[in-house]
Amino acid sequence: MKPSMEEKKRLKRDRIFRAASKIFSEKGYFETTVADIAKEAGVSFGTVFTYFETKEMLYETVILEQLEEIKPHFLDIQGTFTGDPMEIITAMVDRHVTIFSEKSEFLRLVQQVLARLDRYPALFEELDSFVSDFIESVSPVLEEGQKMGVFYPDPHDLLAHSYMSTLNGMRLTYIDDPSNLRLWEALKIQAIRLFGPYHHPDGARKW
Amino acid sequence: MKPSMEEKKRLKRDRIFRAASKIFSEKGYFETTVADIAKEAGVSFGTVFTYFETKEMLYETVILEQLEEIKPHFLDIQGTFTGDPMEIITAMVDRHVTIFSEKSEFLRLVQQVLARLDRYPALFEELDSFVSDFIESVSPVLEEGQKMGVFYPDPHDLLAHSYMSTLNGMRLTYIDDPSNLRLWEALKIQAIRLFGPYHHPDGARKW
Amino acid sequence: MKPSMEEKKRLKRDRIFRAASKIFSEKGYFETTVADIAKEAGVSFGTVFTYFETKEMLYETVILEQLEEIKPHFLDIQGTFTGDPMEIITAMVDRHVTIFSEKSEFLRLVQQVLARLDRYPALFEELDSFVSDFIESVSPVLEEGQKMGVFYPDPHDLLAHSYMSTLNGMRLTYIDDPSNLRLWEALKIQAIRLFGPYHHPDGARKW
Amino acid sequence: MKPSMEEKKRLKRDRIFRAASKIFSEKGYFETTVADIAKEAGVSFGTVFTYFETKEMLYETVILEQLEEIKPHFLDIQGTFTGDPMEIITAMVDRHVTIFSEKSEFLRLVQQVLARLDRYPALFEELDSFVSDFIESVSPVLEEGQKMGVFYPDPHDLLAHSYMSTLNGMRLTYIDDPSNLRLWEALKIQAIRLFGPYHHPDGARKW
DNA sequence: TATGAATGAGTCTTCATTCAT
DNA sequence: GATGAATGAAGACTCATTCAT
Repeated sequence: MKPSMEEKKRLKRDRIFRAASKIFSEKGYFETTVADIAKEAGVSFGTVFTYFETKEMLYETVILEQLEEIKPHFLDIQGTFTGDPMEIITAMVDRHVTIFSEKSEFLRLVQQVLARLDRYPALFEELDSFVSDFIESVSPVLEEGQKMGVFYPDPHDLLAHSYMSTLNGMRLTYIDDPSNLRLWEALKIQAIRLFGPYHHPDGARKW
Repeated sequence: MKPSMEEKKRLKRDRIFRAASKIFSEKGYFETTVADIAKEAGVSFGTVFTYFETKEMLYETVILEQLEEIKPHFLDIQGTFTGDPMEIITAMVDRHVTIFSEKSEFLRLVQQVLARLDRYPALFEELDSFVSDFIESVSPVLEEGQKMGVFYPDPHDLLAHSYMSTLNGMRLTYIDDPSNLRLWEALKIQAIRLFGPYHHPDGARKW
Repeated sequence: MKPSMEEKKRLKRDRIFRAASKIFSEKGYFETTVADIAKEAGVSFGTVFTYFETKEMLYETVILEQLEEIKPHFLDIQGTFTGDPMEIITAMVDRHVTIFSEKSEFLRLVQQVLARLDRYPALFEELDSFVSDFIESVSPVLEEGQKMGVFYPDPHDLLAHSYMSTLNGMRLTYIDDPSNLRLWEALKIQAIRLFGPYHHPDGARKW
Repeated sequence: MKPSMEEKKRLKRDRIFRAASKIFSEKGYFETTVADIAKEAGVSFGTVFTYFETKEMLYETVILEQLEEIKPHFLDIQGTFTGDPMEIITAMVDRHVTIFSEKSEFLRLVQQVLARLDRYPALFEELDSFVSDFIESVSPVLEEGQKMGVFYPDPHDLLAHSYMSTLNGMRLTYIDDPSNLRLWEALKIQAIRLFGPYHHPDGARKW
């Protein structure tokens, strides 16, 4: 096969992948037909099966590959963010909320999966270990912040879990307008407050 | 119709209703068949259509009626809970988290709907106005707490929205075991912290 | 049973009968539900089965009983109409077309049956012998008219069959407005012309 | 798509089309199942939906396409038949009755539709304008014949309507045996008589 | 006798997947 | 590799009929 052939194949796979992500996130797994995806991708629906064995595998692939993309932002907290613990958490929350506000397509998919975890065991396992890895990654920061007295003295897994809950919940609370900056900014602060009391940088009040 | 007849009808409708709630919450709308529900309810599938016009109407009814049941706990905050603002919010969160931990079936259904809001316009509207009404109901308490300086000085709708986000998110974060008391207790505290800094009642530390 | 009881039963049967005739003629056999008929008759659909064993028997009864009603007008031509042959035929056609223009409900039912003769063997036999009996009844008149030279010299069954065809066809040709008198009058003359040349009573022309 | 492929598709569509025409005409719309048609056509029932969107569209298509086929025989009277007016009408009737005697399958379908015109609005409109167009096409011939005194001096639309009625009625009057030539010949003469007095070519009598 | 709840056979329709071209 | 025709499993829904009340 000529290199250009491989390149062409890669591009076509990508077209199908992106079409699937879009349509699945909009209509959910069951109301999406393979024909829908093929049409969006501009290929015949037979071609979809050339690149992905079944509809179900396509769905899982679409989610898992995008999860890989965002992993670095969650699994190397200390390598990615610097400063004192509150600065690290603030930067982390900022990054995460920004990612989620931009990746609403992916987040919708995650919601769908979370609503049917037993239905997708492979995805469940992946998401579960993702959360575990995140806890492990953020733990040292929490530890230090707790020692310094700027974070609540609760167990790390609880803090991390409720943070993940809140991130997830954000998308659910009817926020589909990524341009609603005021809301997203406010949600960032609310997320930070899960770790420790937080006052607005510009606030006159202190807590 | 004789009273005993009406009573029997009511009971059978209820059997179907509860079967539907169970199966829908477990398998989602599309993977649930009307036959599944009928079997769980112990009736012929034709009977399901005697009580509910279509599968879709059954789904909506199951959600809307249960939403009505929990509404009082959200829409009359001041009539239901007493004390100073922090005491009211604490009691409210306690009640809400308890309800949600017990109504995990219903919450799953809500997750499903939230993941496909455009698919269920009637449900969307209902949930949307539910949230608005809650904000209105909780607003006076927040106002007072903010004056007293125990709550964050953010706009009420933001505080309330992030609270609802967090409640929603809780169910998503893999908590299906209602007996996991430690986790639920911790989540309550996290929820309270969205409104203002909070320390454990038994904590030695003060914030 | 008190006479009033029998009377009441007869009335109720009649209500169902008339409702069935109306709805069947409008929607046809298959798109009519027993519930439709019951609703039109103002009874519960269970009651329909008290008076008629099955939906199919109700359909047949509705047609056969109305066929009996119009039979006298077809089966005793010489006893009913008087005059010379052309006068008899003219009066007969007038009577028949008038009946059909008024009994459009019944005629619709007959069309339905004629379109599916093999489906309703009992009705077929009844209609077939009705036509035979009509031919026999009209035959002496045709005989005499042919001798006098005012009717075409064709076999009686052909003349009679094409007359019946034309009567049937009339309803088919989009005539649902019984008040369209000009049309019905014209169709009468056309029907007479199947037996022999005919000029308008007021026509200046002679044929 | 290769030409052979298109050819194969056309043939298969045709097989389904003819099977549908046969079964629909025999059993009517409602008693015909798509499975019946598929079986008659020798394909899987899923294949029927590859070629026709719904059962209803298949029904309409079957009727409309066959209507198109017979249209030329009705809508270009003067271009198709030659001679004096009576010769034209005689040839036309001969052609029409022959078509109808051979197309009894199609005629049955038309009866079904005429018995439920409101049920099939698209078909109604088509049939209605077909009749109008026929009247327009035959009108000049009637005009000339009337001037010559060989046709009845009635309005063209009445003559044409009763002619159509009679053609329709023919099929209704229990004539399913296309080989019953004597009957069909007789009916042709009856049809001609709707336009003007007519004697058998071989008749000694004159009218 | 009247009612209407219960039943389940029967049908259209959708759509993932296969496979010949 | 790409296409799309063919397949048939699966499911929602209708409705005549039964029968307990």
